[in-house]
Amino acid sequence: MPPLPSSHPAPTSLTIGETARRTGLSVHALRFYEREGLLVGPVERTAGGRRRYAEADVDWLRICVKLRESGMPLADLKRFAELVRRGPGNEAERLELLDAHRHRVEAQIRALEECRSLIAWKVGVYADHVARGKAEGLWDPTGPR
Amino acid sequence: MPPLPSSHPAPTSLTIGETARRTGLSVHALRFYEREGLLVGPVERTAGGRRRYAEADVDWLRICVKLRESGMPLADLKRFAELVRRGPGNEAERLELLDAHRHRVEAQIRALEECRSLIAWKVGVYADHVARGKAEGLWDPTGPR
DNA sequence: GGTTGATCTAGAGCGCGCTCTAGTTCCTAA
DNA sequence: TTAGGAACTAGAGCGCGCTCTAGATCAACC
Repeated sequence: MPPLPSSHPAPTSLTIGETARRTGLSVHALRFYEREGLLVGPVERTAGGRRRYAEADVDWLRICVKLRESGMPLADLKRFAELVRRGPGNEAERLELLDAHRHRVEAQIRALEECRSLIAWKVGVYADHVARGKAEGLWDPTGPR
Repeated sequence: MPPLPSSHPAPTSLTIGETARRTGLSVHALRFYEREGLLVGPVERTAGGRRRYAEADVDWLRICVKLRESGMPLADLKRFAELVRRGPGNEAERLELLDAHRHRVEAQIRALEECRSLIAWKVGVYADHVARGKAEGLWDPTGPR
């Protein structure tokens, strides 16, 4: 995937606050992810001990955010990070992990679409009743509630 | 054991275990939902104090399951149950609640589809590398990890 | 009557994914 | 030089949605 257009000209060294803003994660979450071993490499530090994130870290974090959004558990994200950290030679494993997740995402989409149909139908029923100003039938146990 | 479903000859009275089987919820969850006020009506009891669910309860619970699956929080489900319990006259409120949820579901579907694209792309990259038996480029920080 | 299994209540516990606190240190700007 | 904000660590806390436990009762069957 092409790198996302950045409004900033690649400073190559970001504070945790800037990284938070760019990834949408909180600074707390960033430190938490690091502690949990969810990052691929160790984060650089300044002489004073402050974290310095590289662009590559932001790229990885953005992928993490997407995977999390789609419901990948932190444990899987950690496994993936470990595989990447270990370097070449385990591409098949990474593939398997991602592909399994893709299947889960697709199942989730199908489930949501089904829910959407149910909701759309019920919304239609209510809209109808509201428009007609009458609600007869809404209490029929075999009908919509 | 009461007659099995399929050709619903109106059992009109299900144990909590049967209701669990029919809705996919656990018996624990069923009691929990009841305590939380997520049901529309009070559940009947036998002389001995056991719950007896009606078909209408199962219908409602199945709707609950769908709404939960699509991410509706229990608090909203409770609000909805309260509106239904109060009877006719608040259809507009019910409509609003459902419609808001529908919008959330649609946003969620769009987000998931975006994630799916990302994953599919990465799966493609890895499949390619695995197929070629080589992994050059995987460590380029500007490339896929 | 006795055994077995389903159900009952009240309430504690848990897994996940952060979020927040306390107390301290670092850095920048005036 | 000093004030203020941002960042640091370790660890506690939390919101959600169940899940499980303990100890008792109920119900069906041999």
